[in-house]
Amino acid sequence: MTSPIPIGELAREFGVTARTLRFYEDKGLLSPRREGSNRLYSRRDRARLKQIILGKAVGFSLDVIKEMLEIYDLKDGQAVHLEMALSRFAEQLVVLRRQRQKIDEAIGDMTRTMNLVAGMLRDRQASELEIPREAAE
Amino acid sequence: MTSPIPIGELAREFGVTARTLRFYEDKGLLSPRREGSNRLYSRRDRARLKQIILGKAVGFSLDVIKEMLEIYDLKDGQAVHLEMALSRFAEQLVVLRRQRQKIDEAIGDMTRTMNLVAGMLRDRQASELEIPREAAE
DNA sequence: TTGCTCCTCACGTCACGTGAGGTGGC
DNA sequence: TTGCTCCTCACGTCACGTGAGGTGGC
Repeated sequence: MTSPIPIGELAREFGVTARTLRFYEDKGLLSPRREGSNRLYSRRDRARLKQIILGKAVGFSLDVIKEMLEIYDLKDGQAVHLEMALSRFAEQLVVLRRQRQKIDEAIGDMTRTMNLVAGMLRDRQASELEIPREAAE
Repeated sequence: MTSPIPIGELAREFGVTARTLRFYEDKGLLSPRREGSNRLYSRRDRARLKQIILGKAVGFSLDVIKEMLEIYDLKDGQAVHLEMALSRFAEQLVVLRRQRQKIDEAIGDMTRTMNLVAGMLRDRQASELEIPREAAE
């Protein structure tokens, strides 16, 4: 129906830039039809893009996303492929948890530092109140 | 005392590569002494490196880390500087929380996908048990 | 001579951003 | 003619990685 859409539209729909879509094409992740020089993206292209974006969201590189898409394309009936994907996901899950851990540490560091600085500010204000200095430096 | 140390030692101590230290120097974040052509890092350099690494850990770019170090160097007595830093930290804290949120979503996506794939595998095995097919494709 | 650490270019990588200059159809 | 969307180079960015080729002192 409304299927083949131009690059700008697809970009808007997914919140990416046209450059990004062309870049993915360059990397072999997408291969839209051409109408003259203009690109037209089918439903299949959109499905792939969705996968790509999800893959990126969970921290895969474009290279491994490409591999996974290719496995998907092999009419992935084979259980071997599913198991491969599953173990890869498991690995990535570990990575994600580690990242989460680091972010938590960073948040901890940050709040500690902020308390420290806030304390310095308070001290300063206190001493300004106690010992009003001359204006000149 | 054991103060000025060569690049390899400092790198090992902080878990970075020598290239990284040279890169930071290039960017104006570090400026070790030279002994001939060799670099020697003082206690001050180490203190700075510690700040740099903490800054990176909480998600600042090298450019803003540099700014912050420079402010630090201005014998940062001024409350204005502290307040600037504080508001910058507050902003970054928001960024960190958002990142944390995204990671959590990613973990959610990942586990959902894994359950899905695991389910597919189970179905496959079940149907293999029920309807033993001929060996030939 | 071999082995280790250090050095300086300088190109490569990853995932795009950002112009520059040009085209096509309302 | 103006405005919009599309196109193709091609260099820039960020934070380094990775050789290539050479030096200095045990």
